[in-house]
Amino acid sequence: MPPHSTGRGFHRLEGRPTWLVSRVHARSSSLLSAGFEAFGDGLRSYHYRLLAALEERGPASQAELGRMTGIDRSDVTGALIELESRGSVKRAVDPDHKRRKVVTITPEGSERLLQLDAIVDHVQDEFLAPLTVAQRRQFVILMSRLADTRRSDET
Amino acid sequence: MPPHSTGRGFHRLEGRPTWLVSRVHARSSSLLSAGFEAFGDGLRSYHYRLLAALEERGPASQAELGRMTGIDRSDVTGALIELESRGSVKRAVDPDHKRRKVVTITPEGSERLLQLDAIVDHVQDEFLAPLTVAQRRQFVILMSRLADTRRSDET
DNA sequence: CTGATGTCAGATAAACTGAAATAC
DNA sequence: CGTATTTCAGTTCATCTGACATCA
Repeated sequence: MPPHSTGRGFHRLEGRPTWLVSRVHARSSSLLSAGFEAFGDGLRSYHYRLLAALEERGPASQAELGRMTGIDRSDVTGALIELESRGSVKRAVDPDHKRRKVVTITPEGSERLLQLDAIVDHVQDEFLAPLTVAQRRQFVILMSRLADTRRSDET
Repeated sequence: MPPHSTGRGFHRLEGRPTWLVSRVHARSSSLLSAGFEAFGDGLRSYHYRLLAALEERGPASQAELGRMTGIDRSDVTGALIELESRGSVKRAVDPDHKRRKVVTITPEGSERLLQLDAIVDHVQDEFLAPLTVAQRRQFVILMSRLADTRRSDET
């Protein structure tokens, strides 16, 4: 079996990384959306990601937030408007660059984030339940490596 | 730090399994759909999964195919109609249970599957490139464990 | 002018929901 | 009748595209 290729030593579906990724993602995101649905008060993963980025990295423009969270800038707008209407963030025109808006998390937003953190923590425990502690560490290492890869070489 | 919980010893986004899963899935499925787009002749992952299940497990009803592949019955129908119109599968009423249709892969379908296999293999190599061979094995083990878990305990 | 930004309107793929028709 | 299968119509969520006005 050539070492550079995946070969066909296993079933096309069960053993296939792409299939596995999509199955695992399905489980993860169904757990996650069930959690948000039940306790998220109408908020979903976009809102969580944005609040998390704001809390950890401080105020940022909407375009920056999009880059940090992997959310398209057109979608960032809508999610932030929703968050602003709940008082979780403030948006203000940057006095230095009037074309850009600086988004800040409010105390209410930080509190809401803690609530969402609890949801995500709980979901995560459920999600990782099949793995041992050592395996969970391995999992994070492997997935980080797979996630970080740049896709810059496509002409 | 409580051993049963994930705690908050890392960033909310980067180190989080659910976030990692969604990032990795995004990369995997964008590679995959780029591959299908370029060489898949209009077919996509649904078609691949169905053909793969048929080739490996033999003829099956549409409902069975749905269960094997994780595709909803209502979506199975459409994808099979597409495959039938290309001559990749045949659908015939089961003489024993007339309400059900038995789906069979045709020689043309097997050939098409090989072509799609090549796409998936190539995408997979690209996807797994950041990992060593040992890590790839670990990856499949961990992901299989996470994918297999039943979600039966939700009342 | 170029280029980054925020916004809107719409498209897409994957998955799911609900209901009907069929037939066991 | 109840249940499983196939089918259709429509919906949701996350993502992405294209266009446009603003303004450094």
